[in-house]
Amino acid sequence: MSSQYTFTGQFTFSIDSKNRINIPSPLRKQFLTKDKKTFVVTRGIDQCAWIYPISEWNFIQNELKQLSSLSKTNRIFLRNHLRHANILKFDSQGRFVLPQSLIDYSAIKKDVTIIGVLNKIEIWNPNLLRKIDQSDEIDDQSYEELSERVNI
Amino acid sequence: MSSQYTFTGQFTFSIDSKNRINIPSPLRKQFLTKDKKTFVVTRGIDQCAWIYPISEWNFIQNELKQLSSLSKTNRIFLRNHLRHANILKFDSQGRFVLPQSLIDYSAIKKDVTIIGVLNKIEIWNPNLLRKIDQSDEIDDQSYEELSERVNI
DNA sequence: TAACATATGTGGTTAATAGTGGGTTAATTT
DNA sequence: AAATTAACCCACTATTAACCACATATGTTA
Repeated sequence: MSSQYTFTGQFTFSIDSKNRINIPSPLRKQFLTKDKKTFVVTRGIDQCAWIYPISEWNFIQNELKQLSSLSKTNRIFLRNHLRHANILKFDSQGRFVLPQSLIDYSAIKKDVTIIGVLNKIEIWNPNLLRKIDQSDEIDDQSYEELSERVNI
Repeated sequence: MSSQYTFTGQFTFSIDSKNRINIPSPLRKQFLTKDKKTFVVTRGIDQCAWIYPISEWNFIQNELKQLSSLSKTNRIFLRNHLRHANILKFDSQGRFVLPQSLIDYSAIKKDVTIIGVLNKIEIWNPNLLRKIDQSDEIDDQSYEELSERVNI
């Protein structure tokens, strides 16, 4: 079964003195009641934090459960993916505290840019995102490859 | 039936003068009442200690019974896995004493890093984990193979 | 268009919890 | 019997999470 979430849009908020970040209301409203305001924050593959609603994360986790720890590659992969994953809830005001390790990893200072990317939400240092934006142009070859798999 | 546990996250605590280690509360809270705070600590395949809730361990034991002792690899694996397994409970403060043999095996001094890896919890010497972290990069070939099995 | 009501982003305070340290008694072991 | 280990209890401190408050923005109704 594919994702039930379709996050989109971009927002720039600030992180407060207690490391709390507000989830933009348009994104927060999408949260299904079954998920009970619960989600997972973890390291993104790029230098940002990823947020998955808990049901989305459970889907990923079930895939990971298939991997045997007898394989060294599997062990490394599992460890590095799971240890940065924090299960959190947002508070009555719609905020959550971003763990220090993820603040460090994504080099977040005062402002954060929050963007919706289908089944996940990304948290960025605005400056980093801008830099990536300029350098990470997708070349034509890659677009060709993509076109064989995705029809937009 | 697959695992009922989904441990995640990373925590750095200290081991006290009585060799007690605190199980981080987010992980401890996951323990099912049927397991009655009981778990098994044993040698990890890497240089760390592994903790399985008792019901998980029973499940694993059944898997191990499938392995024939005619194979030398199997014999060695079974021996090393079973002889270092200690059945323990955590106390009313949520701590347990790590057996000396495992402290030695994982080269634990003052601080320990505790990480959740789905159905088990790993106890590391922080320095060793950091070293492993850097040296055990997964090569592209392995990632390719993984991608055929896991879809994240 | 003005007045009102609602929602949203942000800030601070208090109460509960978590991690850590140590001590006392009971149970084993030597 | 002495010594070591394990279970249990109490206590301190720092961090965290629940709570309350408010101002700005947004939307609605008269």
